[in-house]
Amino acid sequence: MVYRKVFSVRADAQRNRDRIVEVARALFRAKGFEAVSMDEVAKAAEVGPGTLYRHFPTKESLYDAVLEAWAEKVNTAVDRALTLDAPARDRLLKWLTAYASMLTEHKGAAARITAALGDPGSPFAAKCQTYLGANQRIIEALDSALRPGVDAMQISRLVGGVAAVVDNSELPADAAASMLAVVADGLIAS
Amino acid sequence: MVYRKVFSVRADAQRNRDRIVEVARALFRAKGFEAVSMDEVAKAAEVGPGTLYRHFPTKESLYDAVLEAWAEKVNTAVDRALTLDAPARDRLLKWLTAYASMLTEHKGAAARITAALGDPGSPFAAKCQTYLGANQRIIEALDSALRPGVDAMQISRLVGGVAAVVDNSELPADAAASMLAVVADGLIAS
DNA sequence: TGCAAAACGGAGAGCGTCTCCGTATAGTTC
DNA sequence: GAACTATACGGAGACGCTCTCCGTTTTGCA
Repeated sequence: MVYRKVFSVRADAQRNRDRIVEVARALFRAKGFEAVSMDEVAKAAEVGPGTLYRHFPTKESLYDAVLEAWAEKVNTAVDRALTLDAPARDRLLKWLTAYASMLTEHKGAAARITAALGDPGSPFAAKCQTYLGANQRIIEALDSALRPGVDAMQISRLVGGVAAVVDNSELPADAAASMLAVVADGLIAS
Repeated sequence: MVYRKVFSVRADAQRNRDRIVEVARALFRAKGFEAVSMDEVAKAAEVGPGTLYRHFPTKESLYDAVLEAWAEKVNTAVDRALTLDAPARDRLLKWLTAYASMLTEHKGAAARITAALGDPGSPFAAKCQTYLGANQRIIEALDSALRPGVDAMQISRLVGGVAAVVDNSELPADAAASMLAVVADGLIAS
């Protein structure tokens, strides 16, 4: 008769969506955001461009989906750094290192996420909140050991900047480490 | 009979080149690198796309020409910072501030130049050498006051990272200043 | 099995960088 | 000034990109 029920999600749609994200993750990780075209993702996932764009209206939104689960790692990284039995400076540095390494895990992510930090309209807004919250926890935990006046946004931007440089220039881990050491020492009250 | 002499530069070519650079500088400064198209520059300079591309084979090379004179300011900025009669930390901070402000003078320049720091094949290679040399002068002048092991590349990248974030997020001067203060303190020996 | 909601996919719009090549012009030689 | 050629001009268009429109196919409840 009349069509009453509204479908939840059609099986083929779910399958395609999953395959797209999976394929896109591999491509983005290997070649970076800009070097991967949407046509390329569509072909690799064996769907038409129209299908790809129905699931993800913009390339940015696809990237966001690729980075989805990955933001969850942040809070566990904070925990690990805070439970460390060491001076404040070392706990801070451990967190900064973990944070930077998560940002550089995907080529192009560091600059994008850091640029989105103050923009609530960005597709990455939710991830930014997670990051800011994590840095806030660090500030509250280390508290008096830190330079007065630092806030979560400042730390996020400083580390984001370092991560973006490391990412762009494809620097080795020790170059990143020495820059983060400078930042960590600068953040500790003198 | 036979044509012997080789022309130096034809007058119309020189005129067009100058007008292109002038127009492009205004456009890049106002809208940033990515937001300006080559067609737009060609139209504003009243030349055809072919002419534009003969003078500047890539968009990057046009950007390089726009930034030409500007790199000369660097050395005078170093001088000014070094002749300051103040503690090492203040002289360093003054230089970092000047450096960052030069990098953010043109939208999009900070990330580009910083990314080119280690790449001799980049169109910006000459400018990078100037920058690295300037930071080297700072290191030699402040010497023992600095954290052991810092080099010019490291400082260039740290400030470049901060400048890129400031540029991307269009942050006010005081946000930049507080980040640079962290970097400066981290660079001073504790 | 019938049927409508939902998803599919390809052609193509619109914009970007950059190229090719026929035409126009500057500047030298007589 | 006229002839002549190295040089510069500029527009049409190749190619690749993101993203859209819409006719066709598939899915799954009745």
